Amino acid sequence: MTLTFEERRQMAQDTYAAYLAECPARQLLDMFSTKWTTLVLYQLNDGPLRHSELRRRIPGASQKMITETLRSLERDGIIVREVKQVYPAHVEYSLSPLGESMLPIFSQMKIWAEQNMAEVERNRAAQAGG
Amino acid sequence: MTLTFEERRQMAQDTYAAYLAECPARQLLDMFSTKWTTLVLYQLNDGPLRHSELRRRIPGASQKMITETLRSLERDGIIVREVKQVYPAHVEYSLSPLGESMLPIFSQMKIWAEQNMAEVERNRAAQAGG
DNA sequence: CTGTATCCTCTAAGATACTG
DNA sequence: CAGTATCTTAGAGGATACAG
Repeated sequence: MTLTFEERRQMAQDTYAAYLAECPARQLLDMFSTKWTTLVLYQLNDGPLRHSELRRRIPGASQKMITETLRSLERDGIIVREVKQVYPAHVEYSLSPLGESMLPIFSQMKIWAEQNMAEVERNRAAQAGG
Repeated sequence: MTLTFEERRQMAQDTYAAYLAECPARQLLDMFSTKWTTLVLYQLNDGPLRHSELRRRIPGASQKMITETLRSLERDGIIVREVKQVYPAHVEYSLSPLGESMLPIFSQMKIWAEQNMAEVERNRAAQAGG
């Protein structure tokens, strides 16, 4: 039987999607690409923080997103959730060793961004102007 | 006048959104977070490529997304678009120096991913199992 | 305080058709 | 070959109310 170009392309897509799903770098990108992951990790870099403190430090995030981000990072073993049995009881989140091993990636991205995003901005502006 | 907590939080969100919009690292993350940016850059790392060649190498991407990604990267000055005036005429895309300066970030992410994503996977699986 | 649950919106991305 | 235009869809994220 004959397949149309689009049918063949669809098959390629499916195969490729499966391949992508297994690509470690792609998975890492997916972790980063959720809006609040990096901000939460960045805050936890300073030390353990409570849910409420995270909300205060990341006022742009809704409670839902804080919770979802924390759950996701916890599932991945990037952060550790610990219930402090003091009065009043509270919950603390901190980086796991695995989480700490990600920090150099952030610094490198930060450095590149600080050195080069201005040029990117200029390029964008230049396009807009003419 | 008195503001409710949510009103104050909304103001904080707006302020924070403005702050975030100016954060270079956040802008870089936004560039990476579109689905195809890194894949296109990764392909161009090997040398200049034509539109059709990019489609072949990234079969998961629709033509629209290839075009949009290329336009976006071109606007930012990350890649260069060049019309080759030979017969038959075609278009070539290549990394600019600015684009090449991003490559170390990719390698570092790739290395971390290859070394650690398996553990992340195990952590996820452990949660699912019990 | 630390969350869950629900509903809603908005946008990235896909499907499809068409053009120089 | 190298695109543009339009319609549709899936899912991330926000608003809000409620619960242990």
